[in-house]
Amino acid sequence: MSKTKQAVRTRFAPSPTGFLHVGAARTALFAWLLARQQNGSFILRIEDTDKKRQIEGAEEHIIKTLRALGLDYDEGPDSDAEHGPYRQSERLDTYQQWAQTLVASGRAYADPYTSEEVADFREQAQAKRQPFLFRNHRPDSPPEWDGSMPLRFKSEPKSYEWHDEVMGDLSTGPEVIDDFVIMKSDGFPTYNFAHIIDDHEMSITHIIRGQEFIASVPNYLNLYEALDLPVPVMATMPPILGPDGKKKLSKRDGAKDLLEYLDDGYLPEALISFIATLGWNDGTTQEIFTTEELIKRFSLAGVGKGGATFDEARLRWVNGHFIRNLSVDEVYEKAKSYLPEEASSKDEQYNKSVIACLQERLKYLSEIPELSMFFYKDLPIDLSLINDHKKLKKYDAEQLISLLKVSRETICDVEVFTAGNITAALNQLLTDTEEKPVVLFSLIRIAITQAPASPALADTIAVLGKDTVSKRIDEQISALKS
RNA sequence: GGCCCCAUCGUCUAACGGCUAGGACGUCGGGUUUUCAUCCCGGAAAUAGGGGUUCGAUUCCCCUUGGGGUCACCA
Repeated sequence: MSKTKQAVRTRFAPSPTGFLHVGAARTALFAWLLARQQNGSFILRIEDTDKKRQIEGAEEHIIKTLRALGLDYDEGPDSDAEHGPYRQSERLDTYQQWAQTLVASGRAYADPYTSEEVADFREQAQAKRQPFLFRNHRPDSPPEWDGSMPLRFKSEPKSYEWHDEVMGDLSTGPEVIDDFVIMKSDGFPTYNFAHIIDDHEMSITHIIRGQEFIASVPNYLNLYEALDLPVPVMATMPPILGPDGKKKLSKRDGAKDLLEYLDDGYLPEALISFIATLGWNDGTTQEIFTTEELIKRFSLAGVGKGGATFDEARLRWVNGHFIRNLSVDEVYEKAKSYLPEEASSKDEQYNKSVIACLQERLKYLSEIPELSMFFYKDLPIDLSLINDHKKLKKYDAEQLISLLKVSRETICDVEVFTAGNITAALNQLLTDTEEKPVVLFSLIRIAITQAPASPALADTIAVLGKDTVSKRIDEQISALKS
């Protein structure tokens, strides 16, 4: 008799209090990977039980980010699947019912104290350098709960040992178990209560979350028992640290909105690969993974226990790698919206050639305007490019002018204007003039771009075209004359 | 402070007691007909410290140190 294996159901449950940064995105990604790998379901649940902290538009922003990353969810606030609603603020009746069950069984009681009184208790404990435990102040005969005061879980302190798919076997003593608030006086449940009810009602099988919750797990276990509910598989993610490698990554010290990276032209697949390898690896030396590979190879056991520092330089490398692996047409599709305004006056063929020249040197797409400017307009002549050049500065103006003149003629004489033919002509010019490439090519490159850096010379010339090249060389000659 | 968790190059990590601790990013040096980039070659760079266990510890145990989390009517 083999029981049918329960379908894997994972969830990502953000509170709508802001944007998604890499830490949250990684939690979402791992939950998503697990669901996709097991042919399970990935659920998005909005934990909006704290109206004070809520930020307007945050839910839409989070959804937009998940979509942009390709982390599609099977059930969520904008779907009406059987386990909904998927916004906690729309599930208050459910929490109310479960809370009443606990009241009825004597496992929950009204907290009669004012918040000032509780704060006093807490301060007393702190003064004694003791952890604060509400259960030390449990009222003898609590009033009947009418919803106007917080409802607390009546815990049964005991030791726990449990297994965490990432952290391994964990254990705690009874001293960490306490009577935590399950329903707030505003009628909303706390996270601590709501998520347990929801995970159960939504048939969640695997809970993947950040380590800030690990200390609360024993209390959750105590509540699961009181409710007589099965405990889902739990996996705790190690923290992602800020650039200093100390503090947890937070919005304050540089954690950026994932959407910003996307807007800057970091490719979703690159972001996914980078985020996945921040803490996870499959035991091989592979550095870059396609999303398909991740779905195949991911496992919670491969997630490390230690915190990882977010390294933007590495992200740039990963992204550049993904950009270089694209075909010219693919890069063009992704990159064309980043082209400078002036590109609209050029045809698609031209713009595509520009992107092709840039492809191997792009780290992210929003670098395009800066790197492509000279393809679209004449930059002002900058004589310092010649005067400060380690070789060219040894030549006088007349020598440079005559070199530029023969160069222009040679280039203009090329019949079929392709990079290959241009290269051949330039090579011939090299032997004719008996100049070193560093002199001749640098000179031409500076004349036609006026930029400190540019793609390969023949490619650049081919894209710019005979007229522009000829005109710009003439302008350089005039500038050298004066 | 109590409790819990974590600890390999600057960074991401490999090595589930056994080769000179491997790879990658970054960095430094060199090469590819100029520049930037790509690509290739090479260098520097780590097991936090101390005790055990063992023929042998990055790996297992203990202590110390360091870091993180938590102790909310936030999640």
